[in-house]
Amino acid sequence: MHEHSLEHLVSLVPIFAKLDADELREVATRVRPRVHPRGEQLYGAGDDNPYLMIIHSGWVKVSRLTESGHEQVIRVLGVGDFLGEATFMGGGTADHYAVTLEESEICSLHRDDMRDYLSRSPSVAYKMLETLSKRLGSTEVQLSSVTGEEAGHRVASYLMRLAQESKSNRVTLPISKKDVASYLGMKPETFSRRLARLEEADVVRLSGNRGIDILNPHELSRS
Amino acid sequence: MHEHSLEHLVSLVPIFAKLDADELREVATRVRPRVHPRGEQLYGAGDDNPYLMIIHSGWVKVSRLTESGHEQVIRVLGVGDFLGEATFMGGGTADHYAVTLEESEICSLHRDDMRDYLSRSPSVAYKMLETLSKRLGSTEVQLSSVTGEEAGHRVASYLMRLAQESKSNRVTLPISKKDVASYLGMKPETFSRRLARLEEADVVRLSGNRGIDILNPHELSRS
DNA sequence: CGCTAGATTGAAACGAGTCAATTACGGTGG
DNA sequence: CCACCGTAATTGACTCGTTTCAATCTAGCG
Repeated sequence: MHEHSLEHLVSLVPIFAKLDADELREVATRVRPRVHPRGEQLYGAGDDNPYLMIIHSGWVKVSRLTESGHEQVIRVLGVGDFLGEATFMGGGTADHYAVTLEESEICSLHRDDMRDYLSRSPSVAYKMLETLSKRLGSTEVQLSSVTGEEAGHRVASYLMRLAQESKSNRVTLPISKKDVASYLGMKPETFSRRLARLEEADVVRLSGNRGIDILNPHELSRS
Repeated sequence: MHEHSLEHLVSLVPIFAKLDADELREVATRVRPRVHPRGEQLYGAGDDNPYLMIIHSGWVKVSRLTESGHEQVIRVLGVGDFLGEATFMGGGTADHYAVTLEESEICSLHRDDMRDYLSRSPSVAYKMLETLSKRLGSTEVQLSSVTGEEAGHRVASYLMRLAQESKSNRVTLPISKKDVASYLGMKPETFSRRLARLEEADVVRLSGNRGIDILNPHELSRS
């Protein structure tokens, strides 16, 4: 790994996007890139993970265990996203799990270094604020959706969001149906039944385990 | 309102706590303090609220309307908390409602000024990051609790949290039971029934509309 | 002191969860 | 490259908790 390519990688990370050349170079020297195999747990509840992790490729699933022991998927992070910020912002140990969904290249930055950049470079802090604010907003939407809408509606909204993001009527679930179900706050059986009902009504067609064709977007939006 | 008292007020706000005397003075000149009567809507969904609002006294309820039109209480903010950050971090208009629960003194700071402090004073950005990170964490806990635990358990957890915060077995609901129910992701009827069941089992005693005595904390924690 | 929104209680309906039994993938190793 | 294995997905029947609807009752603010 050469300095140059590392700097380039760092410059692609949203929270470091506004740094000047000198700053980029410095961040690059502190960063430890690593390739993690599919299914590796980056950290878990109770761990004292001292790193801010930045995803350069791949996907990471963030989940949490409820008191009664059920897994709740919180979000899926992709290229450019970071994780692990809670541990050094709030102190203490992690209260959630982070697992790679496929082979992923991830850069780790020690919390001491990160604190340093945060106090010296306002743009980094500002970008992080933007991201956390956005995450908070979407988690709040998620919360009110889970309590206020019934399962069928949550499934429909989710599919429409996927379609919008991919700008296509053919969508691919980013995670297993079991995990999507958890993310949407329902059991896998319920998710499966809702999809089956939509397919029965010719609103969607399931292709393979992850693919879904949206045949009738208008009807889907009325669910 | 004299400069001095305003500066003092500002120095009490967590996110400005680390500013030096000069900076405090400057923030104080930009801040507009105002007393809001009980029940006033500070802003609502669709509003372009250009201010970061900081609570000096009183309580503010933050809620959201689900697509199907039900109110979902997101959180209650008290002295030292701020609100309105989403509008200038993410841009666009608010997607939630903020209403005072009682007469409250609130300082407003224009988003342009706030951006200015954020880019010049890393400690302010850092404090905000800490707060947002904490909020995100508790919203995530809330989310997994709503999907993973049954209503009785959520009620018990909530009462124990209140007791812990007040360091006492006599707690007072910060909001109406209807709003607590919404916050806990259930209907008012369900909340009422769960409380009645706890009272029936001599675990708590209800006194008035807002007061609850916890008679048997141990049994409560086993719910 | 009266009005109105909030709170309580009952009965009934329904949606989602649970349990259980197959079936279908997908990743691994031969 | 294919067969195998384990996990994920599907489907059915049943249970149960929460919601819904409705009828009071109550407390607090004006």
